[in-house]
Amino acid sequence: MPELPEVETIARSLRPELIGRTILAAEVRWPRTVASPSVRGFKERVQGQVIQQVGRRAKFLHIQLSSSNLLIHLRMSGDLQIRSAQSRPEKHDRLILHLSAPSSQATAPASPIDLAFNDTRKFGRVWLTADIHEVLGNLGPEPLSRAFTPQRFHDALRAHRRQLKPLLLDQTFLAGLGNIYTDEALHLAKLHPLAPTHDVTARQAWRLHTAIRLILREGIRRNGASIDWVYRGGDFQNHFRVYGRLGQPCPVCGTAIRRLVVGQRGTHVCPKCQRV
DNA sequence: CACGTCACCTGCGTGC
DNA sequence: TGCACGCAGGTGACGT
Repeated sequence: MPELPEVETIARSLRPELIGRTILAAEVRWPRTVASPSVRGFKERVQGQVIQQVGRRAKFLHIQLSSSNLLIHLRMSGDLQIRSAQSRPEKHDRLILHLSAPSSQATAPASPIDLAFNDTRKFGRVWLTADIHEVLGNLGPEPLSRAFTPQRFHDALRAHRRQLKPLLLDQTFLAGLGNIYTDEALHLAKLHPLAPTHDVTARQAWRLHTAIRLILREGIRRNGASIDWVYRGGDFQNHFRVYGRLGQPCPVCGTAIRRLVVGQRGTHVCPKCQRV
């Protein structure tokens, strides 16, 4: 499920539930889920730490602990779920953190809970690190931050000779866009996913900059998109302009949406609104 | 540096 | 019903 708006939605919903709780134990049910350190080191070092803050950087969930950081990437099918303590693990639970009742000043219910990392396809990963830079260091700018300006965006686009969509998906270029929100933003900006980045004009860059931020904010406002069997309660999927709408009318001009493949990813465009 | 291909995984929808 | 196939919100390691 997870692009920036979905991860942001999850971070916001987990924050009041998790802050102030102590990690009593980690139950690793699929060892490769733990990217670093070793499973053994992870279990030892995570135990006893108190959750201080829950945030997001790009598509990473950032759980700040008393003396380290837990970074979680949900990849394609990951999800984080609050369970009642010691409930039976579900089929695709890859990691379960057993948490204490929160400290007295916290607002969440005063009973222990489990935090389950459920991930059908097993692509998701977690890291435990004192220095988040080790994991997040190569990420590009956060698209909703003040540092991401139209001018810098235009300069950065022109510094590459690539197709537009693959560059937007490159997390070292811009951090947080995925397949859905990229297609949506390109359509809103009336730009073709295969357009060469080197030729993007200042005006087009400004349009795309605005479109990216608008689409991401709308995604967050709608609590993300919920597709297929992974449901999180968001409803942005009901407002897609092009994504997954092959053959259906473009919301702007009515032309049938087409599907092409760009960089191995299914890509949706309006052939009339978006020209190369 | 840019781009293509494959790998990592499971499950769902489609068509025969 | 069974089975093959294509598809899926992500990323990283290769090779050319």
